[in-house]
Amino acid sequence: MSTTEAKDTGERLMDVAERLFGERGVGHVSLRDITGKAGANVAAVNYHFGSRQGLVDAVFNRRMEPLNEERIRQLDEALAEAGDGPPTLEAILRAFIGPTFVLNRAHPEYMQFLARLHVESTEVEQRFLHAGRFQELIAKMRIALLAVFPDGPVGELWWGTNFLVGSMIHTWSKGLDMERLSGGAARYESDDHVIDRLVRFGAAGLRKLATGGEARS
Amino acid sequence: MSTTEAKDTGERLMDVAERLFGERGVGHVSLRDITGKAGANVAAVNYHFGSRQGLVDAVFNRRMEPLNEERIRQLDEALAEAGDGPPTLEAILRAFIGPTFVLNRAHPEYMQFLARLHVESTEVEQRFLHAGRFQELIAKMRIALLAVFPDGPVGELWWGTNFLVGSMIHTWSKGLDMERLSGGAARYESDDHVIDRLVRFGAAGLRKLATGGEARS
DNA sequence: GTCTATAAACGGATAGAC
DNA sequence: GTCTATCCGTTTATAGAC
Repeated sequence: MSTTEAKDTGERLMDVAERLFGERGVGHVSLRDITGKAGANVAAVNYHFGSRQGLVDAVFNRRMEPLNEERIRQLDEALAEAGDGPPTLEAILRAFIGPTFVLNRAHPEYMQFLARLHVESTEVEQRFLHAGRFQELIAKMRIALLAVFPDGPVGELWWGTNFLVGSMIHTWSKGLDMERLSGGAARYESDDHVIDRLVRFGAAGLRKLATGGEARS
Repeated sequence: MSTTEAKDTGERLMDVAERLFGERGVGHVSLRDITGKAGANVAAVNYHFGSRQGLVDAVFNRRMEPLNEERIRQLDEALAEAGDGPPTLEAILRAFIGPTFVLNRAHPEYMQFLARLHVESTEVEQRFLHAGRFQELIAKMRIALLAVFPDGPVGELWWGTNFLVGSMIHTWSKGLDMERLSGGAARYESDDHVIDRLVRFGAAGLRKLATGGEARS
């Protein structure tokens, strides 16, 4: 891995595929695009991954499980630090959101790929939910949130968490462009700043939903 | 329109295309899929819309301008009701969010189509931003938000608004499935309830960002 | 493991009859 | 306006030489 040797073909194919999938959307990239830019042959995809879908799965899986492991680890840490009491809501959300933006710094193409994959095809939703220790992460999140809001209506926590997931995914795909889109007003200063903003935004929103304040028109 | 006559072919093509685009994603539907289910011929698309892209544009435009007109109307109403003072933040967000969910009740396929279109292709972002009176809506939103937060840092308002946009789009595409995804915990009781939740969630988050509270880890 | 060549299917678009 | 028939480029996948 850390030698000076060139990456093997399978690795190069995943690298290029990840980048193109993120840039154009999974459905808008052909195997010829990928193999061409990877300096490999069209047949290489089938040799290494069996099919086009096999390559998509490989690109997805390569980083998903390590990502969720880190999120689970940070969640456990927050729960442990809190001792017998509940952790802070901010610590929970930071464990859930933070690692995705750390990964975004190293591999922004992957997070864009995830954002596209999430919306592009319906069947993929199930892959999201059952691969890469996702169920474990969800279960731990549920426990942590119920510790913070013991009487919180579970349905409201679900809605709030999903609103936050939407904000997070949208930021994966548009965040790096926000400065241009806002005409310079919204700076992407650092991953930490974006994480801070999302955590504060989401925590305030969740508290509002969980404590049942009414909307004013 | 309200006669008992059958819709003409162009209308039927748009109806079917809207549904399939929403269900599968714009890139995963062929003209043969569309014309087959619409009971029309392959050549009909080219006759009525010039090309596949022409059909996509037509589906997009058919509902976008009326939607944004209603949002602008409600925003103007909120500003007028407030008189000399600022409108409430909740009224602003409700004008921005509400009409999309009213449209969602009548044509959920269209909002799913919008959510997919928004992520699927990069060039489409520009269409979003310049079609259907979108610039006018953005400008009015900006004025309204600055009335509420006269000293609010503009960058923070941008970030917060985009977080809310992410929540809204995610809810367009997943909201109706939320009950199943949450195992029954999160009910989609009515559009008004979802709008209320989004408005409260977003308003609390925006206030937090605008007033500069720090995140706690 | 990597290549060339090719199969087999599908895509959007159009010409021309009706 | 709507149909049939067809063109032609592109796609994934595979067979078989090296």
